[in-house]
Amino acid sequence: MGVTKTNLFTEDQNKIAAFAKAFAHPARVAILQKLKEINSCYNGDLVVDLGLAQATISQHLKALKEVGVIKGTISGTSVSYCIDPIVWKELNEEMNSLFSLDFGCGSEDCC
Amino acid sequence: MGVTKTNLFTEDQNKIAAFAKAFAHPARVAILQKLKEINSCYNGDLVVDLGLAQATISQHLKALKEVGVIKGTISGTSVSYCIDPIVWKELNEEMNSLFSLDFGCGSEDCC
DNA sequence: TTACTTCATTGCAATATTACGATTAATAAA
DNA sequence: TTTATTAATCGTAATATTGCAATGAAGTAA
Repeated sequence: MGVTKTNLFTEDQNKIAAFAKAFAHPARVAILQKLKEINSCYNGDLVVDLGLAQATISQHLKALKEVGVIKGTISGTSVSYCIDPIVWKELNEEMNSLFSLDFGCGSEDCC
Repeated sequence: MGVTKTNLFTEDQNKIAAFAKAFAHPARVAILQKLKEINSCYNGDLVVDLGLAQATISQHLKALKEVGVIKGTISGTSVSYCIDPIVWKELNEEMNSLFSLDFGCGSEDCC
């Protein structure tokens, strides 16, 4: 059916999945890296930088905004984008909690 | 066109995106959490645990295997799954590198 | 006002993903 | 051998995603 059965999973699991989706496309990874790299608001030309059509990039930015990882403010003719520090931190913690625990399979009787 | 233009991006960006896809569905998050939780090989019944059809779960497991995060060995009637420690570590580092750097936007003249 | 610029939105087409029933393959148990 | 049992695969349907041209909206500059 192509539709995720969200109700089967915990809120946490759905949240992690939603966050992960933000990184699940190289263009969005590239955008986020750019925003981090410049270490502040971005005013450059993502269309030139990424090589995708303007409409496509706008769509990716929208997706990132919907997850909340980035925010943008209109300033005159152009829009400035930057990472939302609060959400970024939450994302970071969410990911850390996934990776934090040790796990086995170091034992030889395993897989 | 529904097809990602992989060639426009760096190998690293594509890799991160591929890894992120492993987490981009709550069922796969649930599976990975389960594998970590039990801290070794899994022989339980994911169908009962997750509430999805057997075919669907098999599909998710295949996806995870293709990324390399998990591995499975056939032992008699059933298959044991566990996280691949090597790939898991790589994944962890990849994610850390994304989140590691500080970024601005703390300044008030920003967004 | 009339361009011009820039980003968002709309409307498509192509492809990918999610889900499941049915089938198949492989082993274990009788 | 026959009969479970278990997981992978196939086929199909529904929905989501990706990408872009065209258009729209809102400002700037002339």
